[in-house]
Amino acid sequence: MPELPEAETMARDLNSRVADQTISEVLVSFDKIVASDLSTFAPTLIGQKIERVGRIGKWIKFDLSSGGALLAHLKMTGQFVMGDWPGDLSGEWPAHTRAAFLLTGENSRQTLFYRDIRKFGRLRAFSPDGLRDFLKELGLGPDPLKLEPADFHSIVSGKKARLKQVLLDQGVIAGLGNIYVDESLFAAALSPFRLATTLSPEETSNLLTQIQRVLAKAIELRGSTVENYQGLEGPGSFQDHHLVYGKHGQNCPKCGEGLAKGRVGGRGTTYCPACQK
DNA sequence: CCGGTCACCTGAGTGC
DNA sequence: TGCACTCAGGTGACCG
Repeated sequence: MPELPEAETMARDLNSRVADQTISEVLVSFDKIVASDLSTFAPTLIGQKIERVGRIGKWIKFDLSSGGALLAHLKMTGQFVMGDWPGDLSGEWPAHTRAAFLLTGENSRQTLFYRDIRKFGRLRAFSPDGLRDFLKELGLGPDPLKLEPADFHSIVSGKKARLKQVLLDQGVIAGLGNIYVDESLFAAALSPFRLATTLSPEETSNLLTQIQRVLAKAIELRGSTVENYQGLEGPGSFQDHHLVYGKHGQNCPKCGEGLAKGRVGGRGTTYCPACQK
């Protein structure tokens, strides 16, 4: 899944379902899914109340009463689902579950499952100090929804790389992935192959406007469900509004010419050679 | 510093 | 039906 709109949707869904719940038990059924120290993973979490759930870039962050946090990156196929506690590692687990968290409230008892078909996703548990250090080391760029045009221009035009590559770099801007970059570049009529240094302030300003418009609409529609992504409360529907992503071979919705498929930085890239300059 | 390629995994789709 | 092959929303390591 997950780019910014899908992570935002998942974080909002989680916040309404698990905030104020206490983590009472933790089971891990695929050790590599835990990217922080495995031996301290459960001890760091058990007994903690989840204060709230939010998002940083594509990361989902569960703030804990200790001041630390549980961070989750869903990569390609990670997903949270709610259900009943399986009891132990031999219990009834949803397909592809890699970890489970028993959550208890005053009168409730539910389980948060982390599922991940391809096992690329990662979970990390942090103390307050560990969290601060990790986020610093991660070095994520600013959130595109909070950027001002002048800052966006200086960030982007200072990079000597192709425009799409720059937008995908989480250290430059945090949250955009392949779908939303292709959609935003099409909306802004800019070629993914353009060198970022060649963009004028007018072009970067328009690009930022389009990025923010595309992301806002995608969040409103609970993200794009391609393959298996869905939030806690069901799939998104922004895929019905994709204009270029996954549509190579079809005609450009603006000019009618054929959409082309190329590669930028190893990523499949769909664009209109006629409209995007 | 930069770009390109591969590795990490599983599953779905395609073509023979 | 079966099999081989390609591709997929993301990063991170490695190489030239």
